[in-house]
Amino acid sequence: MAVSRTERILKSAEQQCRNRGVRMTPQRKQVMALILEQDGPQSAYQLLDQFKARYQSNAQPPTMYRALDFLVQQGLAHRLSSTNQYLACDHITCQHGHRGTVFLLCDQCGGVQETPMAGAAVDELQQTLDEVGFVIQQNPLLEVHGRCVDCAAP
Amino acid sequence: MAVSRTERILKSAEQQCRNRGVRMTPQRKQVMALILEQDGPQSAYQLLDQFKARYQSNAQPPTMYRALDFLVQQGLAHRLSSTNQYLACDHITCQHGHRGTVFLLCDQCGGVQETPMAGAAVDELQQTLDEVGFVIQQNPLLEVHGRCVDCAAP
DNA sequence: TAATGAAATGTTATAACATAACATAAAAAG
DNA sequence: CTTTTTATGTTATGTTATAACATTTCATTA
Repeated sequence: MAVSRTERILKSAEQQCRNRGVRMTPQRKQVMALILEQDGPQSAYQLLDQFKARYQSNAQPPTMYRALDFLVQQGLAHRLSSTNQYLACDHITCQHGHRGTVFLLCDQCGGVQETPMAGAAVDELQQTLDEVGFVIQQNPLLEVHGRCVDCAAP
Repeated sequence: MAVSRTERILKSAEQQCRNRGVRMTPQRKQVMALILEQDGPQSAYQLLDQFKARYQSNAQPPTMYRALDFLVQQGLAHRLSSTNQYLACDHITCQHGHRGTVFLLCDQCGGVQETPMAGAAVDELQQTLDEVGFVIQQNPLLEVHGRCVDCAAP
């Protein structure tokens, strides 16, 4: 293919940022490129090591955390709080805005599968929130631990 | 009341452990008592400080983490991975086994509300898991951040 | 286009969270 | 009782994350 997946998604991400009036700086773009090319979720320090090797050898932790925070805020990346890891959003380029996300985290191989939260589940949750008057700031993200189909099999 | 809430729940927790053939040691019981008396979720180090003040002045981090891990494993406590905090399970004494739990975490006051995940949501999730062959190890726990009704109001 | 203010980045230091590894003690099983 | 397992004590260190302040870059507008 003429245009790589990374390049294509980066373009889309840049466009989204432009539309929202936020800045996709070169550094943020580099970090975005980095997480797009990962096989699975990575810790901030793993990403920092790669960032240093590839872009900026003297980079420090705040650099990585700032970029990751930005990307998470913009919905371009996710943070898995149960494992302290980051990964690119798998649905950046699809248009239907997911109102909730489920991550299936395999504790054996470390793999992750991202699926949209089913509609009724989100509706039920919203109803619960309404009942108690709780106002959410971000779409809910459910982290489910277990074994993926390959690792669960004998 | 003659018997405090803490004592009552502690008894119930001991019984549950006995039934499962696991040991509710004095130390674990002390930690359980501690988290039962907290107003909101606490970090392991906050609990350790209280534990040292109250039970054992020379206790070290592994002591607290081991006890907390045990309590979480037994379903007597929960770990909020998005905030690195622990709290007693709010439904220890009710019999209907919850298949999923939702925590509403107020980012302003730090308060937490624990509610059972609605049935349809759990069913939907299970269906997703079945479709991809994912096998879970523990009941799902959803951490939703936002503002509670008091903090959201003007 | 120079001055200004806001946003981002650089840099140092340290705080906060968590566990490895090994020694000792207590309890259960044989 | 003696062996094995489980729990606890203890030291050290690994891992994750952010505070605080300096500097630079960018956008705005005087």
